[in-house]
Amino acid sequence: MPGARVTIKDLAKRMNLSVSTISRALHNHPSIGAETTREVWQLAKQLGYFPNSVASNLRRRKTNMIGVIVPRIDITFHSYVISGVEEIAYKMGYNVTIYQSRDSLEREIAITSILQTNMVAGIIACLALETQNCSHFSRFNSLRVPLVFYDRVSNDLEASKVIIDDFDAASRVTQHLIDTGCRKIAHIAGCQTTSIFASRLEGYKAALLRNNLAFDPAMVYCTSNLTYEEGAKGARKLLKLPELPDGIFCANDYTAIGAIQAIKKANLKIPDDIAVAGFSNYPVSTIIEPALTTIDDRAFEMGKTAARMLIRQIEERDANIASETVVLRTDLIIRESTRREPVRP
Amino acid sequence: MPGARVTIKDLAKRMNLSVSTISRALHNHPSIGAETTREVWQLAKQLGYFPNSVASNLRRRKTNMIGVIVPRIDITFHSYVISGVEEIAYKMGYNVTIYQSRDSLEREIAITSILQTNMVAGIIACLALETQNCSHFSRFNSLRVPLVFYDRVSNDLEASKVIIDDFDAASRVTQHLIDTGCRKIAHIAGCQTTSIFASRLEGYKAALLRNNLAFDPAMVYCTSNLTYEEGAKGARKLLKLPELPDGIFCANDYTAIGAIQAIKKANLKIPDDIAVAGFSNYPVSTIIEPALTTIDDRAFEMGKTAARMLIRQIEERDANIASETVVLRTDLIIRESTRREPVRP
DNA sequence: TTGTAAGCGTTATCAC
DNA sequence: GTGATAACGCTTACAA
Repeated sequence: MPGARVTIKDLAKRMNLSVSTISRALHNHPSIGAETTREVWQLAKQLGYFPNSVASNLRRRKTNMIGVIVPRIDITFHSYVISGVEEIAYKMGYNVTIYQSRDSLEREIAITSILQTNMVAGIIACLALETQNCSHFSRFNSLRVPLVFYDRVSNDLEASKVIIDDFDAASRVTQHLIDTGCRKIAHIAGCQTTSIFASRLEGYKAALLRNNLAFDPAMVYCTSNLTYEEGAKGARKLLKLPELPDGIFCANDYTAIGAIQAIKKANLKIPDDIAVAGFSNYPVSTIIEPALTTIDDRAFEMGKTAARMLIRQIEERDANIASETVVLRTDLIIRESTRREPVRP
Repeated sequence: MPGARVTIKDLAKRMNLSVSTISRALHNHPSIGAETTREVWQLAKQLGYFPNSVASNLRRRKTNMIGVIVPRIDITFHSYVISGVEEIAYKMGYNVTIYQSRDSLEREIAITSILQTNMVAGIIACLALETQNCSHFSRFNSLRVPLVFYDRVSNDLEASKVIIDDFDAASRVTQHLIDTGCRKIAHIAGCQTTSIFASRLEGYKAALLRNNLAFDPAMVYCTSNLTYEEGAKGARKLLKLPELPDGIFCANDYTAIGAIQAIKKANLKIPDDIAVAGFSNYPVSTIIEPALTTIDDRAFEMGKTAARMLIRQIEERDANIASETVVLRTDLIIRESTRREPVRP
């Protein structure tokens, strides 16, 4: 950065003081006279002095930057998490710098290098879909840079986590479908190498079994790409089964909406012919008709929690806090897409 | 950042070479012997050396960081712009750090300080709604940090801009409504102190006048908050007018969707009773029923263009490029919400 | 209460 | 080809 930058040296010269006095005054160090401090601040303002945090970071060997790695920012869930992180971070005097892995392992690895190289104080991350192995994060353990995973977390690495109980949430949604009379419930599932999506499938299965309903693998459509298009594709495939499902639990809201559109196109009624439920409570879930029953996964809260945990670890690093895992409670949001007369067979 | 960080000093000691040799080798400087260079790289890898970019930035007095200020990342438009910026930036060896102003002037000012303090190489920004006066950006002129505004730009500051022709786009949408037979066209407008929204209103007006249709101020609902809720509220208000509109042009897709929902709730048919058009071509515009006619504002392209302009300015700083303005072409996307029989009176 | 001086990890300018 | 050394702007023992 070129241009005439004002430094503490300049202030020192102008005031016939040493740079250390200036530095201390600018930090309101108690040992510096109130008068001096005031004058230093005044001159600093007058000359347009701005601290150079690059220099300060180098000297202190730490930054106040929190690096956040999200798969994609254009997914509502993650943008809410980010807002939650920022809410806490700014309040605590940290800056937040956001990186998108775009669900690519290669980019995720590149980002970890960038973060290391930039000496971030701590990291909050949600793993890319492609990521199976987290060894590229392990460096932060030896560098003693605190790390908090959220949502899509790693089990092969000592690190803190903030998650929801996907198994429980999925099982509650499925139970809700059963309670409204569904007996042949299908599932549009996410990438099964990712634990949250595997748990959602398991939760669905568990609810079926608990209610003495058979689990039929043909009723599960798996995709690694939880988009509108894949939701529609999955629904079309399920509609071709010899016996139609009367309910579909989708692993997220995007696929649920795609499914709803496909089902409507097939001239079936929702929820009467087929009830549909999603997962995440995105704003679009109230735009689609019928409005979508879903799970609120507390994205904002997740971001706030992750930030609080991380900052505590940064600031009490010496205390050597053992990594901790927080599981957030979720809410079932019931809307028109499953609202039908409870039927008892 | 504590922990045992390996530095070039360590490498130098281990190899009985000077730090300057190591530094040069790591940059593949031609003056260093091929053999030495190879060995240095090998040892670096072996010891897990990572460059400390904070130190390097301080010494070189520049970073390769591009700061992006967006109002909110959870607005689709901005997340697409960011993706466009990243696409180009990473290719050119720059990192991107994202900040949200949340449309608050206060936060925007704070962010400019953070960016200055962190010595970013350049800045891409979309002004907060609250921002009328851009003096907090002027510091970057004297610091010679290049600045590119996109979408919501400032006219009271010498800086590059990448925008769309809002006037033209709005006038084309309105013309399209007229072509499908609308004669009483209303407008749900954005914050009129923001130039893009003022231009959209003007474009709408111009199209009316061009077609000898009267402009009726009662047909314009203004809001500074282009949300679903405000769109619905605006539509409800318009539906109370003595003479109903037969078309509504909304300043963005969110308000258009809110309007569609309100109109449907009032048991009016879209597009037959009232045609509705939006602006931005968000993914939701294909989810709503009927699907929304809108303007594609080329968000991704805008991000790419902004990044290209910025990087050119960073790298050819000495050339002292005059600030430039790029206007991107937009596309009218016609969908069901306006697809009705062309009527000629 | 203030000053001196060393050093953070790197790069750039000389010199050899 | 390689080395010595200063400097980037700031913080912090230690001295005074």
